[in-house]
Amino acid sequence: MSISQEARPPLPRRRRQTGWSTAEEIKGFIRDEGLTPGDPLPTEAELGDALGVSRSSVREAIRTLESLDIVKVRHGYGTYVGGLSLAPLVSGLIFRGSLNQDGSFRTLREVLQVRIALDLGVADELSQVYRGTTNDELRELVDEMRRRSHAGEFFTDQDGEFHRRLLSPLDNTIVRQLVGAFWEVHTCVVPMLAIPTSAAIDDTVEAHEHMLSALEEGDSLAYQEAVIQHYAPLQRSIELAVAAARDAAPLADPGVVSAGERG
Amino acid sequence: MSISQEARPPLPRRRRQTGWSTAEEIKGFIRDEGLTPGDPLPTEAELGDALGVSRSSVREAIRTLESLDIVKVRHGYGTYVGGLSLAPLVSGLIFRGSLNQDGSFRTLREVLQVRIALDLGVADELSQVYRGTTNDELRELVDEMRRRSHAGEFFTDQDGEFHRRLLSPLDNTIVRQLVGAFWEVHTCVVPMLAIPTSAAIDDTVEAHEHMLSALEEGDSLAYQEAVIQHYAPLQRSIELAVAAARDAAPLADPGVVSAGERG
DNA sequence: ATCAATTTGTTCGTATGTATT
DNA sequence: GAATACATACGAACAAATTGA
Repeated sequence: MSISQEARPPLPRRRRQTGWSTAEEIKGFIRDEGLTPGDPLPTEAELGDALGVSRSSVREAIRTLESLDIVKVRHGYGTYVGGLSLAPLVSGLIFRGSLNQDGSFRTLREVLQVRIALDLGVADELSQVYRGTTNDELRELVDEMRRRSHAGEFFTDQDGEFHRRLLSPLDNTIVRQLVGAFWEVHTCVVPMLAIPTSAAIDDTVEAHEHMLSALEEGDSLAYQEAVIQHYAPLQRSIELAVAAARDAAPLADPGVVSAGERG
Repeated sequence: MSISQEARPPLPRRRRQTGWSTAEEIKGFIRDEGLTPGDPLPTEAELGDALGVSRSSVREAIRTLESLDIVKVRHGYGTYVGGLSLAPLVSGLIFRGSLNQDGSFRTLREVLQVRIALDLGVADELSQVYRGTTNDELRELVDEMRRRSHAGEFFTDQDGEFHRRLLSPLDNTIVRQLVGAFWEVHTCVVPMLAIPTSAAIDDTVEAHEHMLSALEEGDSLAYQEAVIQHYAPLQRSIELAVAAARDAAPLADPGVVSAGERG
């Protein structure tokens, strides 16, 4: 496999401004060849030859693109075009939430607000799509959540699957991925919260039922109310946790330490 | 500068599963040391010694973290904790939009829907904050936009500054950064659209005025209407462009080609 | 303004682990 | 199991950029 049909001239080894542009050139290659997720890329060595840079540089560029989910590397086999997902957003936000203790609460609160805004923002479109339909699979998920809730078990998987399926009719890929990304950040950070009461859990489960029913009736407003209701228990938990953290350590600000300089 | 006071034992050079974990260890270092954006990191060589990996591996890890805006590298000087921004989201979405022609329209349409949802989602909070205030700087920005609009000039900078300042009172960092990120993607992709009519431009400018006035009156609903009005001209342009693209190339779907195999 | 020191950027060669055939 | 193709990792050397004396 070669990068272009006629082997390019050896490329005068421009030793200038390589690093940044190598990743950019690989992106350009993907764009120019019209590759789509899953398509194979040339090997690192071929890429290096074609671009006129060493394998090390190619590797660093590939690392960059890999963390952006623009390429995907299969160890010992090859490199492929990645899924172009919002994975980098997730890892970045999770890292930010893990930076300091009250940062978790802050991140959680902010993520929650975004989730609510997005869920409300697609209310009209969703209620149009679902109007007059019946959705056994979604309702089964709610039933399973209800069952597990009564049995005192977790139902994270069912919750994620419910939200994913609920938005699946949307032809807005970014909204779907964004909601999924924030759901993921959410579930990664939420365990630091106090255990919710069983009443709060029940409310959450029933809110799912209400969301689904409202959509099947094509009632956008009722759906929006159900969304608010769905997030209400979590919102209360967060407010409690924030208040508790404030009470426990009111003077916990260490100030700025050694910022910005270097010897 | 050393990673920890007492130099760690040489670390048995585990030659296994390095790559991925090196970036993770550097993140852990940042977290454990309580570093904040702008703080200096040890040099690549020191990092390699402390982590027991080669400098090449450290560099690849740093490239990963750099693309996530977790670290920032200054050539010839040092490595620092990055801004933890949503820059990777921006570059990823722009690349996605650049992949194919109608992908631009699709991306633009989806980004627009997210922007609307987010702007509407913070209506209540914003109108509470702005209620009863006067904001000369924001109004001056609108005036400048109006002036440039009449002079037939662009006012991208003023538009971005207006939205940035408008949301600045929000204590939700993620929403602010998210809105900023999508504004950026938006302005990068929008030039592929047809030139809007001067009437549409005027409408957009006046919508800014309405948004500001509604907030100063604390009228969340009026603000939401102004937001809709603000995006309406763009939404029409996009629908036109999508329709035009459909008419021009109704059979432009090449289907799935060579997805996933290699050989 | 020049020079030296420090640090990142780039390259090459080589050895090793891993997945596919 | 063997062969092949490929990614992973290391280390040393040199280039380029930045800072400060």
